[in-house]
Amino acid sequence: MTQVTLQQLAKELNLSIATISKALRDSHEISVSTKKRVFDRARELNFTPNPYAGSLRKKKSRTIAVVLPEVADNFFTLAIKGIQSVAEKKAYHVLIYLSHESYIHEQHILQNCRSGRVDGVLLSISSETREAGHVELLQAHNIPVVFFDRALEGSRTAKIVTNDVEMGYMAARHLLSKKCSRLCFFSLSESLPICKKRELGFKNALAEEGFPEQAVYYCTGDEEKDYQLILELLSSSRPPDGIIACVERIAIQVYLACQQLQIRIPNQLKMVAFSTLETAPILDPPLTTITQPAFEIGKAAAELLFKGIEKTNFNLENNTVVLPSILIERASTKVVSV
Amino acid sequence: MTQVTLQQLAKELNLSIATISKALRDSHEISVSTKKRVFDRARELNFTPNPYAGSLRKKKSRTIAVVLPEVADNFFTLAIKGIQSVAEKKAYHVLIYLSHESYIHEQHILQNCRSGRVDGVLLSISSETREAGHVELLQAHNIPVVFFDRALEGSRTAKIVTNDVEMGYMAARHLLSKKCSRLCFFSLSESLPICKKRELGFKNALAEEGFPEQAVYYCTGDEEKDYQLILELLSSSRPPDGIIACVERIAIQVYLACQQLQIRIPNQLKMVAFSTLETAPILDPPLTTITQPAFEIGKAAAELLFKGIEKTNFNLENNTVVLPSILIERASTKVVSV
DNA sequence: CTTATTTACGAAAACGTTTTCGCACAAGCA
DNA sequence: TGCTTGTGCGAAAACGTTTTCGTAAATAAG
Repeated sequence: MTQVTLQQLAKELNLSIATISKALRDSHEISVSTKKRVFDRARELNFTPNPYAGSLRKKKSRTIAVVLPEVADNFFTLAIKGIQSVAEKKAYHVLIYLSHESYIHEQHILQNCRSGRVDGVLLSISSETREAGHVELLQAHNIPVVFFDRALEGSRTAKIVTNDVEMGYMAARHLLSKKCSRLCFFSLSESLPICKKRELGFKNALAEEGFPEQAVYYCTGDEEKDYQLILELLSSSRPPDGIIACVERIAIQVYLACQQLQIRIPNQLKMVAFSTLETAPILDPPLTTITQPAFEIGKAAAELLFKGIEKTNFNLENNTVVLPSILIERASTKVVSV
Repeated sequence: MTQVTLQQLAKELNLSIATISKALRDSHEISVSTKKRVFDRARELNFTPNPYAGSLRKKKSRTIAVVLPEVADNFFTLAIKGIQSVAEKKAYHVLIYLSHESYIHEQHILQNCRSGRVDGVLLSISSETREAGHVELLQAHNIPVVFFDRALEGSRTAKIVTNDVEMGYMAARHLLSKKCSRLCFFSLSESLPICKKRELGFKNALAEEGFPEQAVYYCTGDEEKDYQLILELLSSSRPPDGIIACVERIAIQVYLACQQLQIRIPNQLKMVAFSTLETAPILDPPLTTITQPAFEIGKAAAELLFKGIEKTNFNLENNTVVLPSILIERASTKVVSV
């Protein structure tokens, strides 16, 4: 059995292709009786219209692309879920692309998106991305782009982000309020806006309290090296007593390092992590987290993108939405009486 | 700026559309000099061929669909990563669809896949799925299907699975060797093959040792109800002293319930879970897991699917690959001296 | 009974490719 | 010179839709 087409239906029913097409779309031009004939036969033959033929003609693909640096990450999977929830309602299809934290990869992916394959793009940039050229080219092709979470600064389109500066500040103040005096911020990238912002909040809090030294460490992306870096720091002569992990992955590595070095949390070291880990409450010890509204960020981004796709006069620029994160205090930052 | 087409290139260069097309595909029919002219101009104009026009003509979409019940799950995200790793090499595009554990949803998704939108489908069935009608229809349309992890029994196509019966057996034996005497198996579904198999292994182990009672509980899918079910069981007069969690989600819920009920693991209750949780080693206590080769399963499934797509004479049937899981022993099943 | 209007349908162009075939011209061979 | 072979390109069909426009018959309006 091969694909059944309008042509075949037309031949079978002694009607023209145009009539079949219109009948299936329930056009008023076609009489009720013929519509019924067509519907019935189409159902019998399990007719499923070729989407690409339609896309070609209508210049609409009913497909969006989601471009993200990594999929094995709780934040991104929740965001995908949020995106899917609205794509399903709109009957859109979702292509997933991974940049693997590489700018080159990201460029190629966006380049491909310019072909008419997708009607819009949801983008969370790689940690290497510093320029907006590739997204501007996309926009020049009239393909709307919405950033989610990891947005590019100075790019003229919508962004759905969370209150990173504020939460970086809160994380630091939280640790300070728990009597930490040697804070350390573990970042992913020097350039990535979300990291920079969280770091900025961290620094602001320290500056307020007159702390001169601001220990910020940047991970390399290489899991093994990052782990070594953490081990070295924690076993140095003057280790931190409070750590902020900018992303989930780092939090897990710090926990593992503490396990290996037999450093007790929260006694010797307190920790708060930017993370949506669902296992945070059952870790040893339960981890204080800055939890982002991941699902909602994905959902809001998709909703905005569809507005941009459906209403041609809708201007995505200046549509920055900030969905607040929350600090959930758990045992990893508990004050322990000595 | 709008989409640039072969037509425009042809006009600019005073060549025919056919020549442009062939030149870009580096055909031997075209002279080296013209090819260069075409290449250069195409690059200048940032020509990106419309994929749907090509798909329509060639009846190939270079796109596959991945259909899975849930995305917020470590196993599935790792599997997606494995799938992507081979799709990227083959320059294929990946559409993601979620069935939300619903058979109806799954049916609609597969129905849509028959339209020519995709060249092949990777499927991990919903917990409600019991019949293969929808996948047979797909195959009848010459669209190859490969199951991964959650395969449908009696379906005539390739499956990439893990050794579920064996690991169910090992999980039970492991708990028995740790002096547990009241085992309990928490399953997701009575019909889902992977659950049935794990359960079978569990029962086999118990039968071997002459245990008459075989406590198996089925979760409803409703998180809240499941949690209540677990709470009731654990606070009953005769609670289990060893639990096997068939899926990751249940394991987390049991940990949370134990936290609430102040049940100490492994002292009062030991536990092993089928899971690829990367936080398993830092849970309280570290969780003994049956860890599936999630990435490899996704990768192998994709590789097999591409064989089915590319070689028309390749028969996917009877291509069942079993990638073994491993039991990683951690503190949640440690024997504690009283 | 003529003239407008409506109803129900078909012809054909269009979307942007790929591919088959044909053709003109040049080059090689006897 | 006549014949074959090869080279480089173009015309046109095809993929399966959607949509515009035209038109014949039926109905309504005058």
